[in-house]
Amino acid sequence: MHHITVLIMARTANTRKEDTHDHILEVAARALRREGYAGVRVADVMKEAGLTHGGFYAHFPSREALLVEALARAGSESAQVVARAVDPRRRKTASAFRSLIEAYLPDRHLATAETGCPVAALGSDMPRQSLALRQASALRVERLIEMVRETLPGASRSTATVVAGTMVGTLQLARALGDTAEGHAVLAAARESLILQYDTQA
Amino acid sequence: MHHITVLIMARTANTRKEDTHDHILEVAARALRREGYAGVRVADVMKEAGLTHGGFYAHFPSREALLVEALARAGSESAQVVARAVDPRRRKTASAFRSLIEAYLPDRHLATAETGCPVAALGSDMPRQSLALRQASALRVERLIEMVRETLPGASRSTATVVAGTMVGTLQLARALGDTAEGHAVLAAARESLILQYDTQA
DNA sequence: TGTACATCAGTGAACGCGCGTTCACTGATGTAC
DNA sequence: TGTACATCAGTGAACGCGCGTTCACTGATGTAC
Repeated sequence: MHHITVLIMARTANTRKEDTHDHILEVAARALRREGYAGVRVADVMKEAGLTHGGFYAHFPSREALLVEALARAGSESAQVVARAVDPRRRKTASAFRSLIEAYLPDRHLATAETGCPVAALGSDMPRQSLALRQASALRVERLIEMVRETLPGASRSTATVVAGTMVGTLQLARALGDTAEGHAVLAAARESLILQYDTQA
Repeated sequence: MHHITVLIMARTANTRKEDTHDHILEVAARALRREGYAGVRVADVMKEAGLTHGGFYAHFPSREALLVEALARAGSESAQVVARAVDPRRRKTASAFRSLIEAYLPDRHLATAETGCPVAALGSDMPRQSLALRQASALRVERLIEMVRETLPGASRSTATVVAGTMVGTLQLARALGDTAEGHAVLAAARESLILQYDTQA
């Protein structure tokens, strides 16, 4: 009993700093997708987290380390959102694949990448980053491909790869065209084409 | 006769500076695809062009103006390379679409984006740039879609858009996985899948 | 054709600003007795 | 329970470096006569 109490105390004692760390990471994971690798500034992230920049180095050894953690966080956040949409209890009659496509390519993600997939938000810049970031990036790409494959029963890895590429590429083209009729048309075309071609239930 | 000579003289007189301008642009168009928007440094570009950085502002009003021109240059260069591959005199028995895909997604472009398509090299960063750069970016996307459409007789704009998105996205995924078996597998899968699905001659 | 001058393209030092990083300090929270 | 001390999380000023931009200048090319 006494033992258990001590453990709980220890966890509670750590929590304050861990909460702050987590909050900084959360802010950075959004900033990373919104502003890109080059757009993430230590002082800005800390300010957005309600702190002053000096305290940053009590939480992360360097800006680079923040980026690595933020990318992982962004990836798992996005994966979680999509996983929820794909969950059978949530999607009801819609197929898993259709739910995936609609969760990944919603019109809402045209104007902002902040809460979407980091591979789509950062893809073209991934090869230019440090080794640690490239490794973390490759992991995000792998996970995206796996996630697509899980919604395509019997599909080869090749197929899942091409579908993932289409999702990432069309989202980028749409965003490059802006929040206009043209951009929305690209998104709609991508959703329709993917579902028509790959959704076994369609 | 005298008149003609004067005109030629005038053209020749301009040529030296114009040549330098053009050379800087050429270097910048490659640097832009290799290093990304944020990676293009005025001093580096000038050095690579064999000049000192101070002279830059005799050729361009600002770094931003260079980027706008360099993006246009990169786009037309890449379009020209692809157009050549698609030319009936060159491709012989291969279909236009197959030639396009093979020119756009060669294994050689996995390790370097320097001479490839700027949309693939910069796509995810396009929405984060200045208005002038976003406009220039949107133009590159439009041109890419048009170019794809020209090789797909009877295809809708929607179809061309999705194919362009797949080309851009798969190239980025491959590059993010690096110059490895995995990266090459992604490229090969994309080529095969696109040709199988869209090449009427296949 | 040759000489004096004007223009032009490029040089390189210097400036200013933004940003990552460091560090001495402060106020708040937790601990010992 | 209350008091004295230690630790911990965060503050904010300062440093140094990289990079875009400016500017007085130089050497080369072209022009006038």
